[in-house]
Amino acid sequence: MARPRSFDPDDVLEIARQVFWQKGFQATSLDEITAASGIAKPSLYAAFGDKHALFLRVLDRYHDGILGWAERVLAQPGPAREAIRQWLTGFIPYCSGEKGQRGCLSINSATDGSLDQAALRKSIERYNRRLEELLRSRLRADRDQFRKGFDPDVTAHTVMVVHAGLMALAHQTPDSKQVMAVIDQVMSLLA
Amino acid sequence: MARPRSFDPDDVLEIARQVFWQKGFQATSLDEITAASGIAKPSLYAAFGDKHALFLRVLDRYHDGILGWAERVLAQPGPAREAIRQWLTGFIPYCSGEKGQRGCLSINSATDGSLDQAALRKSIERYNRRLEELLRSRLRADRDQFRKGFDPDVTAHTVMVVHAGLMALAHQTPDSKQVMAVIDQVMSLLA
DNA sequence: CTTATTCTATACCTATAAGTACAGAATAAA
DNA sequence: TTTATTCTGTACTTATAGGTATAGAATAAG
Repeated sequence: MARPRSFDPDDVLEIARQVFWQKGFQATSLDEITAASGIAKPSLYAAFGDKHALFLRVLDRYHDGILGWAERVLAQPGPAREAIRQWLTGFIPYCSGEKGQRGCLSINSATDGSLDQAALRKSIERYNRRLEELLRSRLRADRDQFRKGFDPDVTAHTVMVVHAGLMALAHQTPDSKQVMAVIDQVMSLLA
Repeated sequence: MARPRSFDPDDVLEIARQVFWQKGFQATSLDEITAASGIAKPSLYAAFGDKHALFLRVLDRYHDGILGWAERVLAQPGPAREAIRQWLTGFIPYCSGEKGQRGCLSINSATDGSLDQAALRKSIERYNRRLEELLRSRLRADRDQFRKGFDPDVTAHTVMVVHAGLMALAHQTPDSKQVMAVIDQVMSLLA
């Protein structure tokens, strides 16, 4: 019974993600998002709220995407080590070569001291917790594939640390072969 | 033959480091630095140049501090593994517990998309290169302590990745015991 | 003591960016 | 077609923050 919205909010979130991912939260102005999306500020505010709320939506959406993909990859049959190796290698395009500059939106945000906002911290914590939970349950389920004394909980966290490290060092765009060698070496812990 | 400077530049850099470290480059205003240091803006500009130049000085100073400490720790006699373990555990106060929120100034800066400035990237790259070089040369020197086929170059990079990961995840303030467990597990690669 | 010179502090300028008022456009119901 | 309602776009307000002009303070040389 009134004028309908002229844009798909998800399209705008996708565009906003690209801009935020490239420049970071602080350095991204709403004018850049309006320019990239073609949507004027009042429409953005009506649809998403202020800049923090928009970023939170973008980040949640990003998290959901990675979690969904991780669920699929880690549910694969076969050795747990190969599933986890595949999960880690899936990030190579984002932590080496041309796209490497960007790294991980979540980790970039986590290390941004200016984003000390309760809602954002919570989103990032929840994401990390769920990701680690996926790794841990897979390692626990396949416990008998590993040596005696293998600790799936510590190993899950170690894999999280390695993942975070690769993404944090992504901004130097290391060689993908070097990344692969590190992953191979770490995977030797899963034995 | 004129009025001398009323402050020690190094003191100001130390204070600026604290503020930048806590809030990040973008979110730190020069007014906050003047408030924390008691030095007015014109004096800061005369001594250090603009905000980017000041931050670069702060970051270089931070890098030098860590590199100097790393040189000392990694020059220790005894097993290379123990020297490297000690180096990693030295970061625990900054990646767990109360101070964990801060993480590493260099990594926080590296993941900040808004700091895509040539000079800053160069400083960070040089720092990472020198740090990895310290690890690599120690591992190479003690090569005969390790199994056949041990690769000191890949291992040095793996240690760098783990270090970066611990610091990137610092903002969730994990338990120091969990950090210790990860370090122990990774150290098992140095055998 | 005078003076040249450099530093310091107040106050200001300017640009940018977050957020909004308001008028006009578009649509569904009557 | 009319009308109520919601969306869109221009233009504005306001605050903040980087950077600086300028006047006055402090010091070493003469």
